[in-house]
Amino acid sequence: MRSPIVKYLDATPLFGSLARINCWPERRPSVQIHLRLDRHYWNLTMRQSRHVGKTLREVPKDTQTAAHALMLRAGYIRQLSAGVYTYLPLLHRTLNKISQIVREEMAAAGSEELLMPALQSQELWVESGRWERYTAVDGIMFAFKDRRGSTACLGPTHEEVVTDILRQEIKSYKDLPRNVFQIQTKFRDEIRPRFGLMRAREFIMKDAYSFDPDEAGLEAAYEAMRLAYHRICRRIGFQYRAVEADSGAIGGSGSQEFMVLADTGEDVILFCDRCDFAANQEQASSRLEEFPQDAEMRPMEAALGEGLIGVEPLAKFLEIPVWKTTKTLLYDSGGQMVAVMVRGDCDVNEVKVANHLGGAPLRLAAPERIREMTGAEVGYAGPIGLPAGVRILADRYVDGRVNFECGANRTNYHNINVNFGRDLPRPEFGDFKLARQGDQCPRCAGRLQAARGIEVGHIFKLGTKYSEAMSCRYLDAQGQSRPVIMGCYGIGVSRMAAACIEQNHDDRGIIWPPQIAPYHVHLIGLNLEDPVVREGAESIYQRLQQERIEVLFDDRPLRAGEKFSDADLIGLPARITVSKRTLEKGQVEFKRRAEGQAVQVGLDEAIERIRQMCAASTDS
RNA sequence: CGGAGCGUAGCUCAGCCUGGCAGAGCACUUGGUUUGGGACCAAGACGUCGCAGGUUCAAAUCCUGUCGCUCCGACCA
Repeated sequence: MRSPIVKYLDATPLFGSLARINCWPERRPSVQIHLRLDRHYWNLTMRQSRHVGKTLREVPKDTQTAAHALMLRAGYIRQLSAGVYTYLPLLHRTLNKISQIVREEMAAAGSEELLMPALQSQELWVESGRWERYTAVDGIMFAFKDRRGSTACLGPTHEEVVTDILRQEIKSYKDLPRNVFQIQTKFRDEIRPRFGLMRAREFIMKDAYSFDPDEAGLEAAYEAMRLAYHRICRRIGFQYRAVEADSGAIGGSGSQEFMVLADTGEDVILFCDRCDFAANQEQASSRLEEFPQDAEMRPMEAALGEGLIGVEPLAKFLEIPVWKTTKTLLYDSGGQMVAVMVRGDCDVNEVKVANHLGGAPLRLAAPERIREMTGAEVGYAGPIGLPAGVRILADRYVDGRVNFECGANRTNYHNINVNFGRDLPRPEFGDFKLARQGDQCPRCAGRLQAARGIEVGHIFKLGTKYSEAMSCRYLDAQGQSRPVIMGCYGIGVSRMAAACIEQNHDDRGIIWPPQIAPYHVHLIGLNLEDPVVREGAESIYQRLQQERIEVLFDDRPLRAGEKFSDADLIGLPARITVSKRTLEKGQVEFKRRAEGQAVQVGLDEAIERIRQMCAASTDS
């Protein structure tokens, strides 16, 4: 039985899809006038014969991650320039679904959606004090002159704009709290765009901002967002961890990152094997073994250790344990030279050093500069005898050692039996070492484990950084003027799509979780040039539409192998195959992408299974 | 920013060293045979060799510049 056809003038310049079907298989369609029933379910269904985003058989070069390669091959993205991509129809649907989940959870957490300009002016960024850092220093913001000669930029984030909007809105404590969010394209001139959507120069982000009268309000807003982020990650089905994080250039106090676990992740996270401690490596602290120390200080002397670079050979040569050696690294912190000492078996956590120094960008000193300051080749720097004006920091594990080693600021020489207080003044101590896998948890007796993660969400307590700088203030009940307390909360929407693929794929393609799959079902029609099969497949297609199931119908005149391979690549969660063979038995073939085996069932049964699959995924 | 590599058909690439008609596979078009896991036969279409300049009788090839894309990089004190 042909699907119901009513007279309808389709004014589109394209052939109506049924028109094309009707002239099948003559292959020279003439324009005919028909109802396109799928028009009523426009956003539910698509015929693959009309779909933009062909699959590629060959793997494009220059792809480093599975998600990047699969997105290109399966027709989800096309690159326009470095770190700039078109989101083709399939990905666009997935992005909409992720956005919808985010919208629902943000609304449930009391945030109100708006949309701010991506095109911003220099003025606000100068006012907040971030212009220099974002343009000249880090150069992460696209900035340019408009035709009137004033400087404009494309927003990498929206603290300035939102603070400007809300300061016009908020006058009294009665105007608080407020919480707004937007889902928008952001621009960052990344030093190195890579991994497709993972680190792009143009990407979709959800950013939310909270405005509260006091710390308690901020706590509540932050907690609401934290819970919303957990719900979002759970609904998408991520394997993830929320970790303590550094708040970086945005500024502020507390912050957490939501990290999707993946070997290709750019961040290292550390978590305790006993308690719930978890942190970004940049932020993590840890405890180290401490060792019994010598009872007496021995005289300091300079030991000749020719060409000994690296603490392992040095320790072996000097016949001392590695923990007695000391690395002294020289940095330039916005013009101030800084020496940082860590125990020989440790590395410097540059983020912590930079934060300790007030946030100025930290760079390792150039070799010429090191020679100039130490009077020695690179590799022999030490804290004794550095020029006045060099600020000396030391990790706390450098302290407490008796008779330690350090560089002598003299090529090939190392000072041994060095002791603070006697041979040099005690420097500024702090937590400056990089925590590592195997270190002891800072909170309990457990050990730290490491994993790589993709940062898909980040929540910050900003405090008054922007409200002070930009004068976003209110009058409290006593008539006192106070700065609004702010928080900001970001989610990388397009990055989430990439992270999901990174976590859900096999060697044949993507395996979407139903809740963010572009369509629920891939309907594969085989041998459609047979009019009986064509009719059967069409009526199943119509039926799925009537059941409000999102379906991509592969109605192309291709061989079975190509269709199945494409279906595996595109990765819709369920596949229904219709062919002469199945129709003769009055059945269809149903297969889940995540599972191997296909089963022959009636159409009603297949529909029921799809419903169950979708329901199961939204319950979680 | 520093270092390196690559730009040739829609895609993946060969040709460049040693200058001499622009190539292959896949994809595409047509016809035929096939038809449930990326088939086969035959015929065809497809190019400003990134761009600009230079050398040369002659440049994809050599030289200079330029634009684009990609990779690597501070693990050493």
